[in-house]
Amino acid sequence: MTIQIQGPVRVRFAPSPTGFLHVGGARTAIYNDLLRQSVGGAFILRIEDTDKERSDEAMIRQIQSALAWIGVVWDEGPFLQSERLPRHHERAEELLAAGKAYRCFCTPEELDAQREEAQKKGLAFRYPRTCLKLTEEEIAERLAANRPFAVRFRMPDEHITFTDIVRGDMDFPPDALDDFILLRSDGNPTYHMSVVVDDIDMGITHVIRGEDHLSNTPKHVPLFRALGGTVPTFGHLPLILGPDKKRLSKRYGATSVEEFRTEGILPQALYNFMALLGWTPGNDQEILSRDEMIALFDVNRLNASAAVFDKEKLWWMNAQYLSRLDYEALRPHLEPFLAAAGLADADPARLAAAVNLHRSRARTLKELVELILPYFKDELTYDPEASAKFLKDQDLPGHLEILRERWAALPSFDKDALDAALRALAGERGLKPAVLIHPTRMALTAAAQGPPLFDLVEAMGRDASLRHLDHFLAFLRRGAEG
RNA sequence: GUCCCCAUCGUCUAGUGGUCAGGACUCCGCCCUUUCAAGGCGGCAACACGGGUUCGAAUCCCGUUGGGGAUACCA
Repeated sequence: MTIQIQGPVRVRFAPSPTGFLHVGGARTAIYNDLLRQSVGGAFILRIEDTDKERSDEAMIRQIQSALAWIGVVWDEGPFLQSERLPRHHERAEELLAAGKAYRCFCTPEELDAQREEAQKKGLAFRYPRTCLKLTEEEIAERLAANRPFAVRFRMPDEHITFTDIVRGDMDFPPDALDDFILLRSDGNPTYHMSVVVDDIDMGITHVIRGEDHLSNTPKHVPLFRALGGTVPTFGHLPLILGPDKKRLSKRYGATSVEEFRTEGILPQALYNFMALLGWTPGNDQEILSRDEMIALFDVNRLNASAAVFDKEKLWWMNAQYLSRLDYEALRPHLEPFLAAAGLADADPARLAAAVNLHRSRARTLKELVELILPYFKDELTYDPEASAKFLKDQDLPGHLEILRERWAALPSFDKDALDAALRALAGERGLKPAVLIHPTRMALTAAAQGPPLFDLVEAMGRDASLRHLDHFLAFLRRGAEG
């Protein structure tokens, strides 16, 4: 089965604002974005906030900001579903008037009892259409008595079939569906009523959503028809699983876009990673820009099986972006992390030098900022354990003292001059350069490993480098005394 | 319970009847190198199981098992 999608399409992403944007939702949004961008059309953002108790104004802004951050672009909206309630109600009344829906006076208690009964017998519960059998008089009677009622959709007695973009041909027999509720007894539309009405009114042509909606679809298809709408093409994406192969949950760490953002993941990396969790461009490319993905996107390559969210691979991918991005492109993403570390006013040139030297050594923006801290700190804290072998070397303070003086006297503090001076000193003293290089790195960064030393010293600059050397010398001498 | 969906290395995946089952992450070596990364090279590692169909099945069909979803006057 090969599906050919002709643009322009009208797709939508319709999250409910019950929390931060989940990575599963982000991925759904990304596929909608890719489809919209690749064939043309419009991406509509609709907030399904009809469940007022679970909706929150701040979350709506949060979701928009998360979407914008990962680079998903919407053309229309956000529309609030709650503002369209009168419309949903109106359309339900039409169905009622047309005999495509009917009033149901059964109480929730009665229904629960029946459901339990069916369960016991090992059968699927189907509403037995008790109220469909009511006569005009009986209905009038109940209405007059002010009995509360819900409005049920009258399911057609036929197989419901549709072709799912990711799963192929679907066929649901009539006895699998029942007359679901359109309007609650308080007059509010249910989710099913609202989505279908909105999708029709917004002219949605393709519905790409989570697999949890697959079994809702046979309800929606006849409802689209009853309302005189065109049935959109559906595509149901598998869920994202945690390492335990269960639905991704908090217990394995971050699950929301916002959390990855604060961890120091780049939006480009997250977009790229999520897009590849369930879709492949067909070649062996792993790192793709949004534009490349748009060019290569094909719904036929959407995977039908659930994928485990592999944090390790996301981290790897982020590291790729960290080292590949132009400094200018990287810089804005670094900003909040710099601010948090008190480096908002760091000298731009030194900052750029430090970042460029360390970016291939960090996996997240957070780690990267950690690595460049020594360039801007007055004093470092040396770990006696990590410096143990330097503390043992009795001659080292003497060597470093001379090195410090020679470096201080250098007319130009550049890597070649620094390199030459250190090697000359090592030669004079019959030492391998490494004997001086490693303690010096420790002195400047308080770390046992890092970038090539002379690049590091040049980037750090004369002031900070000499200052750190002085402090390290003091630390060594103190250690030797104690 | 019932209905639906899914099933290739530990993980993400390529593969649409004939491949040494390919790539990526992870892990392990080697190279590069003042160290650590990055990079390069190489290695370990998979078709869930059982029946068919076929000259030939990872690929098609049926079961089993496993996982997931849905079973609401939630969305």
